[in-house]
Amino acid sequence: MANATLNDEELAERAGLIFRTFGYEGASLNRLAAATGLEKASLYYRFPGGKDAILMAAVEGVGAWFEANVFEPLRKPGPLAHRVDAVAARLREFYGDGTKPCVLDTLSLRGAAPELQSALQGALAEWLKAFASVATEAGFPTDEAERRAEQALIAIEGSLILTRVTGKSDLFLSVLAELRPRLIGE
Amino acid sequence: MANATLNDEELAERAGLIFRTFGYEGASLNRLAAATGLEKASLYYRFPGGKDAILMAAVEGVGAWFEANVFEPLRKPGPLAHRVDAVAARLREFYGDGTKPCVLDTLSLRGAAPELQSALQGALAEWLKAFASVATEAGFPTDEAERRAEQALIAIEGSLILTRVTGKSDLFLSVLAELRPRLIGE
DNA sequence: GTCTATAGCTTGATAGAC
DNA sequence: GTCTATCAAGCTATAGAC
Repeated sequence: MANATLNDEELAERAGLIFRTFGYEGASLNRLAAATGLEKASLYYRFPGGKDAILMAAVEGVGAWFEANVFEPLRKPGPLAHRVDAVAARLREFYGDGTKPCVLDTLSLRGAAPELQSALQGALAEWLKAFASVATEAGFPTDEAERRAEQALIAIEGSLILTRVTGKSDLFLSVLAELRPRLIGE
Repeated sequence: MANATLNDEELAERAGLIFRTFGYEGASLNRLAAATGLEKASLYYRFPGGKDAILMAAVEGVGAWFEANVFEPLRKPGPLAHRVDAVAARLREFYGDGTKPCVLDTLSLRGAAPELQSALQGALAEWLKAFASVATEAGFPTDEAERRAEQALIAIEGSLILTRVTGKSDLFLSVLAELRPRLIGE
């Protein structure tokens, strides 16, 4: 990699990809060290709390990314359809066309700290709220808006799994393409 | 537990639940031993290939369960709607109302044998084909039938994730309740 | 056919040199 | 602030008693 030592943000981002890809138990310190270009002992210097601290930093990093690239853009003024399309494009990046798993999926398996579980729960709730707000703004009643938000998120998560198994991106990409009609009904 | 030594089928089934719950790297031999009531050395006697052999037996067991409880019932004669509803009921059991993860999800993370990946790929293809056949039988053209099969499976996998994170079963159960209209259009 | 005991390796984590 | 070297505990796997 040849990095002149990464800052905490970049560190957490690289670690996050390892956790997403291998899960909590599969994300060994050796893999984390290889992915960050630091030795294990250096990771402990940067994150004295060890593996769990790296994990929480990674999860917070993902949360910050979603706030900046999904939640905030969805709240901004401007044509609703444009906002949703722009967010779909950012999600496509985040998930690497469907090749990179979702934190909500990978890290919700048993084995990690219970502290993590509530963090994931909060992140999911926030995501659902952001999607539902968009549907509400599009004119749907509260119930229908929430239903649409749930269905949209279910489709994203489900298509990520099918894409991961088949190795073909088209299912995930077509779900993203249908995000706009799903949320705001065209 | 108090088992008078389990047969290979029961053994694979219990192991399968551990693999589904903890993932490949999280399914340690200690956990497998605890779940089966056998000591580690005994597991090696039953499955000389070790952990990977147990995994493959578990995956094959899941495959056999799906053949007997999903694919075959969907092919049987009788009212189409009844068949789909019956299968939805069996799926509800298999996934423990959404509390038990799907093999396609949990085991498709990196870390396991590449042999497994193609097994999962085949299982997914078979499942899609079974669902598409039902939609075709209901009168939908091939393209539409395949689309409906994909959307149904995406909804199942996605709702399992959301259910796992929130801890509430209702999303998964409502997806199952909508399986019939999704596949055969009411 | 199951057990106890243990080998050899990898894990998460620490000590101490630079 | 990063490194090498090392620890105890866990891992997969094997040997051998019964």
